[in-house]
Amino acid sequence: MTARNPQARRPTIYDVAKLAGVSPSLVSLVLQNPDRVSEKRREAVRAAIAELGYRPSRAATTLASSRTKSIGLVIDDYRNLWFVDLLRGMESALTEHGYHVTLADSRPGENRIKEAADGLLAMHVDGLVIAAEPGGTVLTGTGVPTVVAGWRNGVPPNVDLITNDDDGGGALAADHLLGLGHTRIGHLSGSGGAAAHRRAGFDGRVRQAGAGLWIAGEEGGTSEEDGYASACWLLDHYPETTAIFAANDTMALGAFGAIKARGLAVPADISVIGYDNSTLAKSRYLELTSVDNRSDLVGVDVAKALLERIQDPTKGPKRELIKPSLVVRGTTARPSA
Amino acid sequence: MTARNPQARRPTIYDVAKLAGVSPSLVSLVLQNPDRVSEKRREAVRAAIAELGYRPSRAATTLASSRTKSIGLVIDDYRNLWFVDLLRGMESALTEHGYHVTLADSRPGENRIKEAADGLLAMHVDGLVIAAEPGGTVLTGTGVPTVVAGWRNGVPPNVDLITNDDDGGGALAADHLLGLGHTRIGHLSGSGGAAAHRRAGFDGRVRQAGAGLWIAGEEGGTSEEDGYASACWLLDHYPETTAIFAANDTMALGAFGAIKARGLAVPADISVIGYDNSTLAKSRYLELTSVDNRSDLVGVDVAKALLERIQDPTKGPKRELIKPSLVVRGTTARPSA
DNA sequence: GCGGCATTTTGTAGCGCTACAATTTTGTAT
DNA sequence: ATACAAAATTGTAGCGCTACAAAATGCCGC
Repeated sequence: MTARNPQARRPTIYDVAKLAGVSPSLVSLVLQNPDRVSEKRREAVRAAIAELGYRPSRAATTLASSRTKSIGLVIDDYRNLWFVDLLRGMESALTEHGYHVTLADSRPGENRIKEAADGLLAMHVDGLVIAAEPGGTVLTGTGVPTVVAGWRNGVPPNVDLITNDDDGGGALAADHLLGLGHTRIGHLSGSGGAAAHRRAGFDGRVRQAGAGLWIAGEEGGTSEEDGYASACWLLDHYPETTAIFAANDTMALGAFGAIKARGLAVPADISVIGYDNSTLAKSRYLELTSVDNRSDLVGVDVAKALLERIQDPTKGPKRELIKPSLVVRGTTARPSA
Repeated sequence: MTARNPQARRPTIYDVAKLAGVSPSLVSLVLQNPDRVSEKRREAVRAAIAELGYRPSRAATTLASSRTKSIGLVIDDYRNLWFVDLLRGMESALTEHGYHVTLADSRPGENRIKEAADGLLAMHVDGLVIAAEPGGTVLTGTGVPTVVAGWRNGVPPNVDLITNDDDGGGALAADHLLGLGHTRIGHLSGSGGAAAHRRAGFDGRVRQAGAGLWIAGEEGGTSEEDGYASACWLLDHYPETTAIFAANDTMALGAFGAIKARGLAVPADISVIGYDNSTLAKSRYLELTSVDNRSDLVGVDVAKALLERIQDPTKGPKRELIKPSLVVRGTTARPSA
């Protein structure tokens, strides 16, 4: 690539064609289907492209072909890292079909999810994935195949929905603690939809086993601070508790704080299990046992659903629950008493 | 907005014009400069837009106007959360000028930073921000104003560079520990460019004060595991150490692990100070004293530099260092001995 | 009522690319 | 050598929008 004047107009397909001594159509063909072009011209065109530093204009391509081979992903907040697994899962299934993913966040706290989706639709994405609480109107009249990932509230029945099985995850956590022999168990919940399912799944199994269960923070948030407060309440009101299931890893960290403040040890005095299998859980200092909701698998299935819908937009809606798995680390053990 | 057949062709500006009884030009004008249109027509056009659920095609707009009012941001890895502060800083300065930011990650481990930048350039971004180690060629011939944020290696002298002052941050950490009275200090370093500056700044101050300094992991990585290993080495070889400065918060977490394993307490036996002021540091369980590199301010200045360059592409290159600040929490205290 | 000016509205000509039919070149069997 | 099919290449006509000049309309005072 030769150095060029940064002021210069960016080269077009015509510039390339002229330099390579072929027609613009041929250049276009080299770009999208090199096998249909004789080797001689193909190399001439490629040389010209390199020489000029030519980059096809996506805007023009989009306009002319009315496909972008791109999928829009609307997420809630970049700091909720589960979207990274979702994204990688999607990419792993989409790349081989030539699609790529464009991200937009909903400006947390501003409820800009509709704006985010509109922005992506304005870019002519061929499909849309909503990985945030969809506020109803977002899902109507998008004009492209749309899938909701990881949330289940406010999703109209005609939209594809691929979600983590939070009930199953709660049950998984319960089975683990019950299997270790715990009979007096606390749960740090939260008020969100996912939290409700985790709670329900957990609750069901624990009661079925006849063990004691105390639930804290059912109306509260899901931050570390919330986890701390709920754990304090729990430990002060039910000091006989030997195990705590937190609705997410961050809340589990809050529980650690409350436990430490009371001079107790994990897991010797209290077992703790979290949810999300986040970086936090993987930390060698914390070694938190946690439920992994397998968002990577959600991503793969989201991609599949989207590709199916792109091929056949009349397909009926798809509903799927991805089974979570349990990752046992160092914060759960048999009760000491 | 009326329900529409999802199969239907998306409405164009012509459809809106026909429904509103005006020319396409007028519709375009309403979209970009409503004040120049009489109220009567403006409302007619808006009603037609709502009626049809019309959404302007960004591709067509881009092609016709050759501006996108969008800035591309290439980041290294979505999991390096400092980019979120950078992004928010950029947005705060760009929104009022009508610009928005499009993200692309470099597929960590695959060195796809050039591909990421190319993708953004293909979308006709009006400016480009590289917030990842720029491998030389990325920065040549982009054809649009380009700024490097947060990295300083491999940046040609003619490119804008806005970076955290890691030397200053290291000095800040040193002053804090020295001020508390520590005289036997360890540092967990790493091999990256930022780590080297943090080390240099720290080292300079500590030696100047005549205190003892041991540096570990100068050739190693910057993960929690690396921090753990380096801290183990440090504590075993120099048990007289009373304070540790980790090159980032994650490594500080590793140090916690090593300290705990030796039955020591933070900050009673050992003070620990991290770098980045990440979520980890803010955790109420960890309460890690940390240097905040103020990436939000980097973002603001990146945006300013970009806007200046967009207005006047001939401007000389800009170099800036953003001063970090210290956030004192619970892991640093006077030495006990 | 009309000139003269400001305001509002419209027609035309692309932006850079691709789809597709039409054309040219090449290869193969007779 | 010739006919014919297959492969390679090209010309034309948009995709949906905006810039800009030109035209139409509204508004003012006298």
